Amino acid sequence: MSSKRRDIAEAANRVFYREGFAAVGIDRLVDEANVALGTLYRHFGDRTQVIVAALEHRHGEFLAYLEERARAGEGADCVLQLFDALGNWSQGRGGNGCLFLRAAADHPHDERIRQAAVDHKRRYLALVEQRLLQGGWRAERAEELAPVIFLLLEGAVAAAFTLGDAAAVAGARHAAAILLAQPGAS
Amino acid sequence: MSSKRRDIAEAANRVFYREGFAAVGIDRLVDEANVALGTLYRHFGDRTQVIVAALEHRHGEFLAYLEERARAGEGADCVLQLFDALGNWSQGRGGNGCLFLRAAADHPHDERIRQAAVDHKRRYLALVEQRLLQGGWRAERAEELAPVIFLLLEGAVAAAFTLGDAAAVAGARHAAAILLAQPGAS
DNA sequence: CACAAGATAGAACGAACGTTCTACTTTGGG
DNA sequence: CCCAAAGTAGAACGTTCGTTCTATCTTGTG
Repeated sequence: MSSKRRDIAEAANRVFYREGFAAVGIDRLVDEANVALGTLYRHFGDRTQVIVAALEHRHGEFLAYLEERARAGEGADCVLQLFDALGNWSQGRGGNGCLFLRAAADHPHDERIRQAAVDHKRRYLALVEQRLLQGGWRAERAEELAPVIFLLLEGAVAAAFTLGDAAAVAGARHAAAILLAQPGAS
Repeated sequence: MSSKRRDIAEAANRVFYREGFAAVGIDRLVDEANVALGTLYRHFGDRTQVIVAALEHRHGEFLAYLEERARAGEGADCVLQLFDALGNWSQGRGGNGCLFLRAAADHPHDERIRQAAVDHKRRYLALVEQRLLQGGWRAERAEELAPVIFLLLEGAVAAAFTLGDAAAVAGARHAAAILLAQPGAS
């Protein structure tokens, strides 16, 4: 019955995202996960490992969401659906920015956390590139375009967070549509 | 002789940026600013006010840098020089992302910090819009374009931080050039 | 049933940290 | 020169927090 581990990771993901890493202590996680303190320390050696587990939980959640919602489509639609999916994801979730960015920013010296964040971003970028390939772009061109699309997705989340600008994702999507329509496309 | 206040704000900006808010305590700031603990508490009521002062210090520093480096130019150059300036700024500074974003992410409940971050971003966005006007864009069009350019700037910083991608700013600049060359420009 | 492994509640501890306080020294303007 | 304001060094306090430990209870399996 290792559902406890999942309970803790899920609660950590949820509470850390809502309230930030600094503001949430171990006992708070224990309460939120309906778990005993000893149980948490049985599954995770220390606080950092709980944070990493929260990030891994979110990683799975987020990429599964994107892959499910942005599946079909042809040409540029393959890519633009990522923006729609991101918009839906952010909506209803408070729009508190990117948890991976926040975790890395909060613990600049912690190698485990930084690694989890970098791994996530790499796979996120790989997903973008995959969609470009699926949309018919040449491999060489997809490799060029993916970082720029990625950058628009990241910028949209950041702008939505700091400025509370809910239209940021739409703006990013529009910009992406223009860039994808450039000559040298397919 | 209120240079002490400035010393503290400068040291806080520098150390917070390099090591993160959670990892830097009051005594560390006192050491780094070459100031006594009592002096810090004479100038700032509590830790939060030191953080706000660090953000205000950075705000002045950063916007002055951008305004100085991206002054001349015509048309799209007015705007693209912001990307060059941002690239130079990030370079040599460790590329640890946006301090305002990090501060807001770290203290989601602290109204003073969030306000300082929002104020900064608004004035940053206003600078972008001003450069578009200077570059010859119609007011209406500038208001449309500014958030997208802003989003590219923000995304570049975020991508450079999480992925360590030093080419992110160049990619963002290139994307901006394409967007600015779209019909309906001036 | 029995037993081992996991879960629980909560006490306990040690370290870190923000903040206050005290006593002493420096400094600059009237 | 004098004095008030600012700075210094460092002790001290109270709190918070991560982590460990103990004792008791559940639970699934042979």
